[in-house]
Amino acid sequence: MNGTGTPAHGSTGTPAQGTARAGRRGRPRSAAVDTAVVETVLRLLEQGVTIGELSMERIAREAGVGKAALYRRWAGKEELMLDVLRSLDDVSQPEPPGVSVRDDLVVLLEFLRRRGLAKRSSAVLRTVVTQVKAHPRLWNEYHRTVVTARREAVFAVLRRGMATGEVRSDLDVELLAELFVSPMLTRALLHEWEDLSEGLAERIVDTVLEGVRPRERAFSG
Amino acid sequence: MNGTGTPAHGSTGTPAQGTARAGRRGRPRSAAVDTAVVETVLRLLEQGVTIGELSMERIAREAGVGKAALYRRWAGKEELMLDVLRSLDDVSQPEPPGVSVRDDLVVLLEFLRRRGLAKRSSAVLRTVVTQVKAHPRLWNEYHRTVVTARREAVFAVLRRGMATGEVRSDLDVELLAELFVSPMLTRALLHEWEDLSEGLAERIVDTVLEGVRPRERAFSG
DNA sequence: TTATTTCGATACGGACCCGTTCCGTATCGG
DNA sequence: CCGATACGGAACGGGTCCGTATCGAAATAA
Repeated sequence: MNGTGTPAHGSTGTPAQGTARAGRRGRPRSAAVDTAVVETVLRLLEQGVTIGELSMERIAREAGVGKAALYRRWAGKEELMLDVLRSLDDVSQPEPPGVSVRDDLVVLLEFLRRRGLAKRSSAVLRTVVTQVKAHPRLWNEYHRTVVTARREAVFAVLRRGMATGEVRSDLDVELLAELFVSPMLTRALLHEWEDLSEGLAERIVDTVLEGVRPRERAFSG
Repeated sequence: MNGTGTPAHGSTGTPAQGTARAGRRGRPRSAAVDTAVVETVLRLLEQGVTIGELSMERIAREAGVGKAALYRRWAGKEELMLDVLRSLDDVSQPEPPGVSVRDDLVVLLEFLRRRGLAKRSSAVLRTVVTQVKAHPRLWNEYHRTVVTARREAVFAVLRRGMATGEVRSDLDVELLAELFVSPMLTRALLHEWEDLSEGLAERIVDTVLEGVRPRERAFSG
């Protein structure tokens, strides 16, 4: 039925390994096609194009690629978008140094801040995350792959802080994590016009740690 | 040029006042059409339909309404969506009682929590906000109309708290507001699987006020 | 060389959509 | 009653998209 014989859509699993696989007979797939397509989709999303406005036809056109080359690799738009999403996660979260909970949290939040500012990520993250959230299947995949790992890192830091007494241990870890993370997320994803200014991570962490109610001249040492 | 003479698209300005305007000559517009259309769009969005998948044709079909009736009221999908958005804002935010900053913040956050749980709002808010965020023009309008007012209410409470000494006055009001609001927003909009459990507003407000670092036996009176 | 697979390009039929226009009917003001 | 405007329904021409197929050329393995 399928003219290509064994389809072998590269989508699920390895993210676009289109280049020649061992013992393949004919002309190998061009890696340039894979990158051109992914880059094009990212560029379009950066420019504010909606996923709904993205068609396989348009992607092929703007990438300078034949439609056949697309369908040879991905079964449809959804499969393609999944690979595009995965291509955003190559930059890994920094390992928190582990000296103090305060500094570790700053490191993790600073990563989010810089990510929200990064040339490639800024618009893409805003747009892609927004767009992807609108498509349950894509969002589930993104969350399962990326978000969960980040949350776990924060949990670990907080649990360590509870053990060392740097953090109150009478609170729910998940809620605690959100107190630190969500202000940064909100600015990065929801309030695009607000600035992710220098030192924001420190201010958030310190304020949440210290509390908003005035302290009655408490010594911290 | 336009067959309808003076078009008078009701969209911008009054949100769907389609019923008869004074001194109109012919058959008045049916209010049933307006409500049927808006309700249908909300229902579809609740069911997870993307804005991109919403066509005027489909809206008319599912609402049991002629396309002409749509184009008689709205110039296009965007204008229609704006009116749908406006229809979500009829439920107004409660006025904070003004006894204590802590209780006022709880009231405001509790409103967000209940809104996130409400039968009609839950899926609609999640879906609509997500969808609308993906369309800059719609998002700007929504933000200008709704979000700003809510933020100002929080600002007012916090400024009052700074004056009465209930809140540290050495902090940026906007950042402060986000420390309280964004955890609730994150749960309501981003983490749909998490629960907006009873007492969440109180826990957020109290924890942010008190701080996450263990207090050294501080008296609060 | 030969068989195979890829490439970009182009075309196809079928589906859906857009915004407009026209029906026949219903409902209002004058 | 009559002119005007509304209604739902159906059709229009023009467009985009989908997924598949076919083309000649290029690139590889056997």
